[in-house]
Amino acid sequence: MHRTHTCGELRAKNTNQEVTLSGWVHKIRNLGGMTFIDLRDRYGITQLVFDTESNQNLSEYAEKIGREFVIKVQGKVVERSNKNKNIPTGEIELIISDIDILSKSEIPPFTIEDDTDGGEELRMKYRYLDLRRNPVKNGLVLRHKMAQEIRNYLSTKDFMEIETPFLIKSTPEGARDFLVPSRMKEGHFYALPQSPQIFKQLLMLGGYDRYFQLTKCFRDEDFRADRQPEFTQIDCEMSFVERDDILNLFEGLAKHLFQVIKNIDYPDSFPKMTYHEAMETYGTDRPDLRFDMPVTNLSETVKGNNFKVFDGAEYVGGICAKGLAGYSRKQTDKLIKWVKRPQIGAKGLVYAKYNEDGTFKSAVDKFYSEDDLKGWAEKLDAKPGDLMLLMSGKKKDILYALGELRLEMGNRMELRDKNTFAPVWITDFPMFEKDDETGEFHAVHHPFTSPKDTSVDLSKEQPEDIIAEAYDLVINGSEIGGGSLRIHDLELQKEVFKLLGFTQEEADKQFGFLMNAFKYGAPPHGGIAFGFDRWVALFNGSDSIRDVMAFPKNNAGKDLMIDAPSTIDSEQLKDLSLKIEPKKKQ
RNA sequence: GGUCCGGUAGUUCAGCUUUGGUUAGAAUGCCGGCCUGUCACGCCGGAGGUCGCGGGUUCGAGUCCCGUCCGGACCGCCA
Repeated sequence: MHRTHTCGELRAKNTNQEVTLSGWVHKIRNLGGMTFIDLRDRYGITQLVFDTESNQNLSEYAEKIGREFVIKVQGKVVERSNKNKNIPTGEIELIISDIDILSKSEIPPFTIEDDTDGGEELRMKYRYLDLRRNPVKNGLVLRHKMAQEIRNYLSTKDFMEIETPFLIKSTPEGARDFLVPSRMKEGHFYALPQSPQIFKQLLMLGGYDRYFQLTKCFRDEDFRADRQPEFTQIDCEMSFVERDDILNLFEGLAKHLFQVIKNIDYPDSFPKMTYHEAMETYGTDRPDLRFDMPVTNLSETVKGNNFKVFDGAEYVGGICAKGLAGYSRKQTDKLIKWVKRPQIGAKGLVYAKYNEDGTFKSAVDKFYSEDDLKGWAEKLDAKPGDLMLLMSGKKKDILYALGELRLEMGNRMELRDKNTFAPVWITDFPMFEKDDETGEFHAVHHPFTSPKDTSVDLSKEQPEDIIAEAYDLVINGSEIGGGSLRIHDLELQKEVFKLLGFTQEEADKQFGFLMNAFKYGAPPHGGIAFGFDRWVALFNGSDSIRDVMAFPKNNAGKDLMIDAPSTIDSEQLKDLSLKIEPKKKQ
């Protein structure tokens, strides 16, 4: 007989029923005269009881069972004398009358517990064991629920889910492509999509005015905790819309997910902030708005006191850490060391304490009077008891460093609660960014992004001054999604390619099909793509998107379980007309 | 391409500049024994180590130095 119930199902109302359960042996507690076994499956844990005296044979058989054996048991549901309030099935247990070992198990290399003793590497290598643990399972359950809600929500808004190809053409812009050699055509390659960008635009040309897709994207770049070589995107595109139509609709999606997944209501619109404002105020284009602590420009305030570090700097900025005037010398020294790390790269940090009694104490008392420091405090909105932190140097570098310091202080002051969510739309990104080394321009978003002012004469403007109709959704300092209105005018698209350094021939070769399509009636369109893994990780309270992927890769792009990537044999290489020539080491 | 951190029982870690020195510890897991109400069961006993690998310094290296491999975090990169 097959199982009649799952391991998470039985309650007091099932008392006296004869049932059959199947699952994994989670834990064995042998008390001598009796043995308890926790039987586990995807749905929960049910306690089994063996009475040694009343059933000798069965108990001897049960002795052979070890952790993670797969067994099938029959027995009667009884109410427990000692109930366990910590688990849903804790009111009952199963008195076993028959047992079957379906599959044995070796001792697993780590414990299958919520709080496992296994390290990251080991759990990746034995991911199929890790998947049995609640934290991983819960992440995947959440992922499934969110995917379902996204599909439901967008479907009710007339979006169609349409698949686009994985074997496409390599393009020079953007991230490095993963390449797939073609066997049929020697020396030719497919590329895996970094995003379905061009296809979704062509779907708009095809008249499917509301499209979405939960799809894998591939980027051959180095990885991070929140970046994998393959990841899932919620890719969306709409026709006959303006920017705010898109923002409103997808704000609706975000609110729907907040509502059904996290049980949070957002009655107000999400705040909007321009890219410029975000950079000036938070030192980043993805500010964490769970706490305030803005970066303030103090260049005018602090100069002219013969303090060379400030006087000679392009920019001086500061933040105010509320209530931290009591920081010890040791603590401020630690902060200075922190900003000097190569990741931040600051030369130093000037602190000024606004003491509770209204006096000031700073690292630069030699140069600044109490009145001067009071002026700083006014600018920074510091009150007695607060700690002011200042840095100086090149504006770009200092804004970045202060932005990082702000996050670090937020961590130290425990202002970044995982159950609080602060969404914000960042808008008005620049179209182009200059490469410091080559002096060439590249698209900040992508080359199909429309300028905010579509009548702009690109040849007459400073490229870095042109604003794009591009936007990001940022939640808690994490870039959850980004999109733009697209160019749907052939001439404008040609201009942009030209500005990006494409010759006419190159543009035709790479994107000719798109520009050709624009000749046949292109609707105005735009869209957005969300990092699905990141969004799930955010809602799951995870720092890493690996926690919400069933089979993730490590930070070298390696799958530790299947040991990929791997070499291939010479026959395969021959088929593909490929030859491996090892890189020469310098 | 670069920076930083780590690699020591099955596992997670301590030990490493508090002195380089006889037999490398803990917890947990595992094995055996006892135990009839456990649910982190308890008690008693036991097994378990090429200190990632290679080289160097030294009378002597887990410990110091160099190289290398592996893992993690980050910078560059990620239209």
